[in-house]
Amino acid sequence: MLAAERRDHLLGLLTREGKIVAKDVAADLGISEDSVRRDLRDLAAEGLCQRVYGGALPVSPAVVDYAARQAVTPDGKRKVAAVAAALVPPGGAVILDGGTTALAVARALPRDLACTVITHSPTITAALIDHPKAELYLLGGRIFKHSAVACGAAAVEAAQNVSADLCLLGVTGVHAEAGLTTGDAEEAAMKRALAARAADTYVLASSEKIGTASRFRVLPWSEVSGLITDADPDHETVEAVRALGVEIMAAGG
Amino acid sequence: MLAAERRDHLLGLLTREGKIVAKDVAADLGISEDSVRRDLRDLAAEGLCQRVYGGALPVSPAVVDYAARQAVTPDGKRKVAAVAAALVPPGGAVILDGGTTALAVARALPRDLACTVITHSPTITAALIDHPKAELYLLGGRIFKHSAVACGAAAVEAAQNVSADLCLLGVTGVHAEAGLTTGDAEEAAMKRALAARAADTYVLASSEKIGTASRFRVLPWSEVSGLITDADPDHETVEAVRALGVEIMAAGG
DNA sequence: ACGATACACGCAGAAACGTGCAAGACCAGG
DNA sequence: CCTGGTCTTGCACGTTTCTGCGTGTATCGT
Repeated sequence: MLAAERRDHLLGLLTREGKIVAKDVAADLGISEDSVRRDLRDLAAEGLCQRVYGGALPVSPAVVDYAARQAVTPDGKRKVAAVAAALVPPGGAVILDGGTTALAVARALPRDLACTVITHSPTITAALIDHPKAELYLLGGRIFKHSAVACGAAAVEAAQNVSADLCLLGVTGVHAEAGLTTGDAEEAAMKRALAARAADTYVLASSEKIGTASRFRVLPWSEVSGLITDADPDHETVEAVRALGVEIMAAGG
Repeated sequence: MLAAERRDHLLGLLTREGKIVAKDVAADLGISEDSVRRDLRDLAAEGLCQRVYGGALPVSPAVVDYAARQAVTPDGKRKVAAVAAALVPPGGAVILDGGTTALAVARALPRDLACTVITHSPTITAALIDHPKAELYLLGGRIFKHSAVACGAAAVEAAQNVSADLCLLGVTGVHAEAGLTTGDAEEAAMKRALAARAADTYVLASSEKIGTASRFRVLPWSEVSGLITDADPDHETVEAVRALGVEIMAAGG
């Protein structure tokens, strides 16, 4: 049995039965209680369960099913997403970019959070259809298949008609000198248009993006309020970006 | 065994069993674990699987049950969808409504068919992202959650900027006197706007819709070119509709 | 307060990992 | 048919990660 699989199993148990007894699970799976405890400790550290004496409980009854769903997204992205989701104020409006990290943010939005999500990603829209309180606004246009988002003139134009408190932007490269970059010019323009419609722009960058640059510039650092990353806060690039006046939000790297 | 073949095998395993254990696969195929790991690394780099210690997991649980979900598409809808998909001419543009039947149409589009699909449904867009040759155009707007499509003024306005050869419309009720109906006024207006932008409008109606009517009128029969249904061609309503000059396309009921 | 249970920590063996390297397969051009 | 180049594959190596056990500590129920 794979370690990751075991973690999923634990989250599954949590949603189905509402609790986990370390001893029982260890006996069921034929592994040591230590392993179960270790897993539970990790999950608790990520906010996916609440550790109690003898086992674990769901962190809150409402979040159980989304926790299970997001269990498969890579660790780094999930951590970044959790921090980003916490930035969305109740009743506020957030512009959410496309990409897997942004998708993780969508999944990390608390089920009891009433907010408006504006996005050009059909994938993210689909993921939030089930969200009980989120109001969704989809920016249409020609779909750029590589990243599964709406791009082009029509999409940029649609973006001009919205405003938000916050823009959460995913990028391909995060580099001190090059700024934020991505691999497609249309996409870069779209991201720029989105960022321009929000009071604050925060960048989602799991650690593998740090220190890399792609062909097309999205934004200079002056336009960015903060960087959310699970990379080491002492990383050269992170330090440099901080020196440029960008708030660094560490996601427990 | 060819490398590409091996990759397919891995992806197959992933969807069938939901996980891959590198060691087991290596033993099964009689190759080294290194090769398996290399393949998994490549697949992960392409976003086709998620690498975990000991093997790999599907990128998202949704991928696993995708096949299962598709299998549960009721027979009727699938037949209707197949007939509808065959109406899309190579190189042509089709406006695709939202709803489960339309989703089935999207899935039924041949992979080698180059066409433009215009839709206000993020779900359908997401389903067609993988389609190798389909050009996608998404109509944005406020998302009406009940049916997961963009509705409202912005969406209708966006629809004014497109034209297509064909509009495939899903409805809730198909009735000889009441015409085509659905349960929400905004949605009805949106469907009307879509139908107005296409040269021909065909209605997708699996048999359970025939003879029923909902609260809001979408279109009168005069605006409809054809009705695609798996219902009995001798059904009273079908006969009546045919008498109104609407082409009936039987989907092998 | 006390025994029982659960816990965290450290350790060591085992398993899985990435990388560099060399042998072989494959392909294209002469 | 040969030759040079590229790509793939398996192996060896050092490294990282996981797992189970022992130990001592904290927490629970009585």
